[in-house]
Amino acid sequence: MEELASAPKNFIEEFIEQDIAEKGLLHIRTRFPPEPNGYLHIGHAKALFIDFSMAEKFGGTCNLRFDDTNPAKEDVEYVEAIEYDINWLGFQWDKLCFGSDYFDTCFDLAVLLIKKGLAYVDDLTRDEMREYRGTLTEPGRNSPYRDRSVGENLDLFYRMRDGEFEDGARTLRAKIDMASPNINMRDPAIYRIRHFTHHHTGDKWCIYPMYDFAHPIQDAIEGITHSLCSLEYEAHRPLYDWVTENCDFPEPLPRQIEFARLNLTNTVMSKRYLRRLVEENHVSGWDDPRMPTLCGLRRRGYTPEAIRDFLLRAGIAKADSVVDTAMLEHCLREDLNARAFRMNAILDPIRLVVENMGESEYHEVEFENLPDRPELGTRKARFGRELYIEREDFAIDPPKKYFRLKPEGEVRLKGAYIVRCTRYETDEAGNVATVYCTYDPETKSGECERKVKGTLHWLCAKDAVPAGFRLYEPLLLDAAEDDARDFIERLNPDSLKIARGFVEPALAKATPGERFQFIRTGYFCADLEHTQDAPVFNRAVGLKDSFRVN
RNA sequence: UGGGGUGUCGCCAAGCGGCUAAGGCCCCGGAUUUUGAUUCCGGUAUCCGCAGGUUCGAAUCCUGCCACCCCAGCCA
Repeated sequence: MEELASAPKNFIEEFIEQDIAEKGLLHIRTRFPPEPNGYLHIGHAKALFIDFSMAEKFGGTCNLRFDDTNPAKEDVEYVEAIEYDINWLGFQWDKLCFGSDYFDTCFDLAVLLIKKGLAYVDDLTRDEMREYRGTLTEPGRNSPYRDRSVGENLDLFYRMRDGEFEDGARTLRAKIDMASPNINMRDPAIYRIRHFTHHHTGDKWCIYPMYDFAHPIQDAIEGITHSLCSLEYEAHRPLYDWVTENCDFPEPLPRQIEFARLNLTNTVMSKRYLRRLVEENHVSGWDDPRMPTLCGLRRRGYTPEAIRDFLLRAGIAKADSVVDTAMLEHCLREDLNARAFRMNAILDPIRLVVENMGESEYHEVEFENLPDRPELGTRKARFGRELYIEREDFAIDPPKKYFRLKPEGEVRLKGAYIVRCTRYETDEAGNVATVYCTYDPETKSGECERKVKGTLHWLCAKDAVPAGFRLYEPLLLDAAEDDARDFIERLNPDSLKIARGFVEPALAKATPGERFQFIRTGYFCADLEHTQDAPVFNRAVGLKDSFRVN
């Protein structure tokens, strides 16, 4: 990642450098451990960006490990999608692993802890266990089953494994300290009974290790040197260390380092909320272009490069933060500005008739595909009597500093001629239907010294292809500081607008996923549903626009 | 009220006792422009949660306080 070299050093890099110096680490190994229970979103992208780029930065490797210790919540459905998204972002994992690959070792280590007198089988019910745990300010009490003999614990644990007990009947708990000020250390459950078919191990097991027990073991087995995760696991670090130490893993033990997760303005980032949006049909699916999921951003038109650049700029730190979506948009514009072909599309058309041209008179004009890179060629188009221009580019009664077309006014039609508005017609409703103008043959593009203030994009009616456009606004409206409403109440009713207009002929043949800049209207991406018969374009992001009507 | 964290410009974020507190986003000027885009110049914290203290000197060290986040799943 040469992109990381230019960034200032973050605290994780400093820790890793320190560990390399102090522990003599030869190979840095990280892991990205998603639970396969949903689609990846840009918050996950931050996590995996950190995991992969830290490894790469130090010449190490990063494993992809599906954290599948809870069969009730997970599904293979998501495994492939997650792999796809990671590759799409441009990262390659070293080993592909499943937490469930280590169930045998987890079991053996649980037995080891029992033998060491560091784990016991508890018969307390869920409610009793909560009661015994104490509260934030009061210490917990020991379970009456805490002092069972090693033999009895072993016998019970084997029988748990063999399916003798119902779900919830017993748990295996680490014997640590019920009076610990850190609640996570008050004899946490490390194994629970769950008669459930696992998507990876089938019916081999009916007991499954808890995250707090399984994760450090998985890390240690894979030789992970740095286990990077988000802030909420900070209080679990003592338990993480307790497990690796008491399970007798050799040095160097993996080190857990926590960072703040990503939040973006005007959207939600938790799987729970995103799932609601999908299930309650507020969006069309996980890949709705308004979603912060990677599949959604992809469909919207985001490039992996823009997302990585954004993550780099947003930085890595421990302070809770909400990054302005404007930063994400900026990164996309910057990327697409450098490579998206400039094309013509009219989102909301009105007719423009060039009165001093004949019905079948056409002039050939030329457009650059990408002005800064002439080597990428040009396209030809026809300029004729009947054209389309953008409805908002004509005003009967223009505001101050309106550079567009107005009665008696002049503008250049980009790539063609300067035209002067002569008159206009409205329909019954009073809306402008047709604008009339005359063109000045002496002002052909590239052969004319005369300047006018405004330049409009246009399409030749004869050649224009009907197309649909999806224009997006933020999914959520801003919340007031004391806004206690459910986030659904803050959904932006105008987050999606459909427009029907025209595009130039070449765009009908665009392939879904292809991105363009539509001159003066923004960056667009041919949608999944785009076909030659029904071209559909999603606006990824608009152009910056300093024109404002006051 | 227990434990663990965090507080530097509207939003991110550098800064690790010593030049006038990086940079990016946003915003505002101005130049160039056949995209009101791009590009290009220029501007925007005498101040670092607050209050004391140490020091020749502190955002950086110490003390106290305040605010916010996380933890009481047999979720991850």
